[in-house]
Amino acid sequence: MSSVRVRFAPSPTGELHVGGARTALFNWLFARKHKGVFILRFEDTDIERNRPELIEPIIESLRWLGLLWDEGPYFQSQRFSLYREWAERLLNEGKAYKCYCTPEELEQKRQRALAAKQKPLYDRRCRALSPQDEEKFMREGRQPALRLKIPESGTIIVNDAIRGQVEFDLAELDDFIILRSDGRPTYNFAVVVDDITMGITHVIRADEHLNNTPKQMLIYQAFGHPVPVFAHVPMVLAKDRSKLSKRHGATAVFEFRDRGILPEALVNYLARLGWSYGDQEIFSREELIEKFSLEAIHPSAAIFDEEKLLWVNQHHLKTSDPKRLGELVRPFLVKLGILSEAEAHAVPSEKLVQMVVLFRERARTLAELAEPARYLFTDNFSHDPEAVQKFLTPEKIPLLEGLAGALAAVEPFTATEIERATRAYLDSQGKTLKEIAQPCRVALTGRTTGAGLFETMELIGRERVIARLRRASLAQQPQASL
RNA sequence: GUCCCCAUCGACUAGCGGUCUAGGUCACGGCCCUUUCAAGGCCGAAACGGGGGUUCGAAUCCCCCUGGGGACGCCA
Repeated sequence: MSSVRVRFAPSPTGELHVGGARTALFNWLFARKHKGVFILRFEDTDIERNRPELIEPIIESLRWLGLLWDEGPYFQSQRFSLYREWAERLLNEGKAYKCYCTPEELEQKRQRALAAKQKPLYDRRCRALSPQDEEKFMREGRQPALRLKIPESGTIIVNDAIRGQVEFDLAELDDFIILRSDGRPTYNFAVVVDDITMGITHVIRADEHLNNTPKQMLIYQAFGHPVPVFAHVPMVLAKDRSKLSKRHGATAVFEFRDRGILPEALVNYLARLGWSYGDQEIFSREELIEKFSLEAIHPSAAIFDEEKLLWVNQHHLKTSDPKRLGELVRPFLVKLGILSEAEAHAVPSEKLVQMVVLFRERARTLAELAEPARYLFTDNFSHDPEAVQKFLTPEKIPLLEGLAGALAAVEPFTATEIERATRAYLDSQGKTLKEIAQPCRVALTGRTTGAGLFETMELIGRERVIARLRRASLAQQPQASL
């Protein structure tokens, strides 16, 4: 069995978005599954649109997702001489020819064809240029581009692992340019030269390239090289079924990272988007590798659903190591303006672990998980006026103050002991927990929702609990804050 | 305009000719649990785009239509 070699080949014209990330993921999974090689290659032949500053973020996104490559990154911009060499080979063998038409002339014809509702195809006028014509063009100082000489009729069949056989009529294609007049290769040519020289066995890429495939196959044919296996994965669409773009909100991998999505959750969700394994929804990285197959990729485009991502994220939040989550939450303490850099750094990791364990079931993101820190680790939080209005009623205040007294003596100040003392105090007052739980919660946290009351108290700590209970009445006043 | 791809609940999907009164998951609604919110459990509403064939039998195979998407550059 020849070993599998696949590649992810982004062009640095934008951030890595979820669609690209999924393509990378499928390549990576396929490589891991077959103990093959995953190659990273930047397709940066377009000097004008290229943004070198985007290369690092793309790399960083892949690293964050855990999609590590085995080879590369390669840069097409550093391989221009190679493409030129390969193109000249084709020229010498008569499989390519020089075209002296100027971009302006071609663009004009193209527009005319489009206006006449015709398919714009090159008219092959330079295919049989006389030596005199050629000399004339050269005297004019025109630099020729190189075009591939393709058969004028017949069909070409793409054998796709996901879509089966797709037939293209060669009459739909033209002698396309492989080398620009300035000596740079065009996309289709560079891709094929790279895929051949890098020994790529499986080309797993987005659906939008299916139409390029016959062209690329013609280049393979010109070089007398067997074609790899093609697998065109469906697109990821936005809610309105259009191509995912900035106006649809979060699309970049980084945006999800910054909102507190776990990389394994994004990977899990992206894998399930267009791919499935029976009824299973939650997968670890290892399970994905084990169970992934190209054949199980659903052929139709899929809509990116943030709600489900959040659900998957919550699932991973619930099962991930609390220690790790604690450290992942730490930066959010600063980002959410809860603590200063120094304060966040000073929070003992045990405290963070306790918070994580206590709140992970009700958090869908790391950001949500960090939120309770506001009242757990600082006094800098506000009371929800509605909650105060509803629960911190005058008749509850003495009860809370009494409870504060009862808690002063609790030793150690743990959830179990706090509960014992609280219940004892309530018994003595002939009250039930239900009567005081919410008022107590509002006094302590400023809100009506949260984790178990006694665990929360333990985490807040004796001093603060007592102080907040004693000052519960102050929260009554408008704008009051403890 | 031409070419290509796609088509099951609102969303992701299972289904690969009979086991489908179409299953699971998210979201939605209800109930239970409960100190709140979650989580969890139970229940519910919700789909084979339309029309022709093929077949004893079609969500599954074929054709047409419709709808959606993509491509048609000296962009990638």
